[in-house]
Amino acid sequence: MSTAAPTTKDRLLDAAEQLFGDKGITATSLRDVTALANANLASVNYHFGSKDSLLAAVFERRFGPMNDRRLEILSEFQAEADDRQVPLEKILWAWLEPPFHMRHEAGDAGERYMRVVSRVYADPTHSIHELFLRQFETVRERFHDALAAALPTISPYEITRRMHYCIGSLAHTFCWCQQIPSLCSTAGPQTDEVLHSLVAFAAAGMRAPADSDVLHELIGSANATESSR
Amino acid sequence: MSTAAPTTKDRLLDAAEQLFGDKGITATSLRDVTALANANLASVNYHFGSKDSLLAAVFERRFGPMNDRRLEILSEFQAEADDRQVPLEKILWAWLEPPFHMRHEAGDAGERYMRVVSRVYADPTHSIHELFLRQFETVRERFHDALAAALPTISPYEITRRMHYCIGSLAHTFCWCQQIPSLCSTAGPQTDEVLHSLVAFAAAGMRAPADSDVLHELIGSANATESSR
DNA sequence: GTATGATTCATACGAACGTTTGACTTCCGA
DNA sequence: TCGGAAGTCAAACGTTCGTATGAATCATAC
Repeated sequence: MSTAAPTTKDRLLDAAEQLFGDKGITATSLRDVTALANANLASVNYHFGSKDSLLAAVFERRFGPMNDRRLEILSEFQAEADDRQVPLEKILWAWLEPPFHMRHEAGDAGERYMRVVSRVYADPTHSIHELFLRQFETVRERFHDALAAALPTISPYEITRRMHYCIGSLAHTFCWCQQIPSLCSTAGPQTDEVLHSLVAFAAAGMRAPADSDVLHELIGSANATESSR
Repeated sequence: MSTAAPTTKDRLLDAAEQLFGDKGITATSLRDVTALANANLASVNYHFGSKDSLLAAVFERRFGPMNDRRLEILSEFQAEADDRQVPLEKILWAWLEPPFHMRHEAGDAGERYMRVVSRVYADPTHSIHELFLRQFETVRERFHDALAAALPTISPYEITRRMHYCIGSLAHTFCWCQQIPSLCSTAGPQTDEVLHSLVAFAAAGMRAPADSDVLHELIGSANATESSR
């Protein structure tokens, strides 16, 4: 009745995910990984070929399913909206929920995984940087189109920008959720307080007037203040 | 009339800042740094003591002045507002402008520096992580208070959260500005398009209703959609 | 039982790293 | 002019890393 014992390959993936997420990628040696996985040092190169390939495997194990889920939820929302416009909040929900979902589904592993992704995101050194971008491209396009349709007054250029702001907020949340209590999530994904908060923040930010008069007026005074210093 | 030739110590700081920003911190060796600075390998340990101390020196050279500028601008806005409330946009401007200002002031160096900071931010491995938090604490408190005063309907807890969303957006912007054209800034800090965009986005996000009925309604349908899968 | 392919194991290799050393050079005040 | 502090230099040290090797072990099919 119990599940089958995990293979060495799986234990290596789990251990690598945990250590990459906790200690950082370059700071984690293959000896750390194999020690935690109760495996031999050479097993990494046997099963994966290299440390870079191990990182890529850790990355790919959850990235595809997570992005599939994003696209699925968005498709469902678009289907149920029929010809009407999908509300902005729903689009953002479809985008932001899957990372939180995985966090709860896979326990601490999901949270650590998101930290690995965020870290790869921040450091162009890692070889999977390009892999990352390639696999994300489909999701990026689908959501850019959906957001552009929901926000006709915002230029596609500005939407791209704001999507990056959202990505930054998301990545930062997972990078710091261990150390900052207010970013921790205790409940399940559907009732997740942080997810709600993030969707509300992102939706409002996305809807911000493209060319705020208030802002321009303020910048003028800021300029005056600046040059007087 | 010309400026004095930079000392070895300064050249090491410049080279380290450039390489840490371009290649990443752990991926940069002291041999890389000293080669770029036209200095001897041992000079790093002579002037700084260790690689970690070099990183800390790179970090501190600009972090203090940047935060001082933040506090100065905020103080000026508060002074000119007299008893009235400082507009939210101005508070966020005071917070977000100095990083952009430095980017233009110091040329490419400022941009690279911000990438170093963002990277340290994303990786708890680095020894200056705590130094970072300690030096940022004053700024964090001052701006949290200002934002809380400007947003009486948002709880302090939620304001802390949203400040982190803003930090994530900012850090992400600088991490990716080289690779994503829409995040590049070509003009000066006062007319910086990205800065304008970011302030507008952050202000709208900060003002988002704390407990959106729209959102709760949507989550309900999202839940139903979820469980039917 | 035994042969065969898959996996695990202890061990070693070479490279790259941060750091240290001690001699050498430069600079400047007495 | 000289003496000592400050700075620079080439060279090496010890460690750690990713990777490679070849023997040993295991599982499975005949």
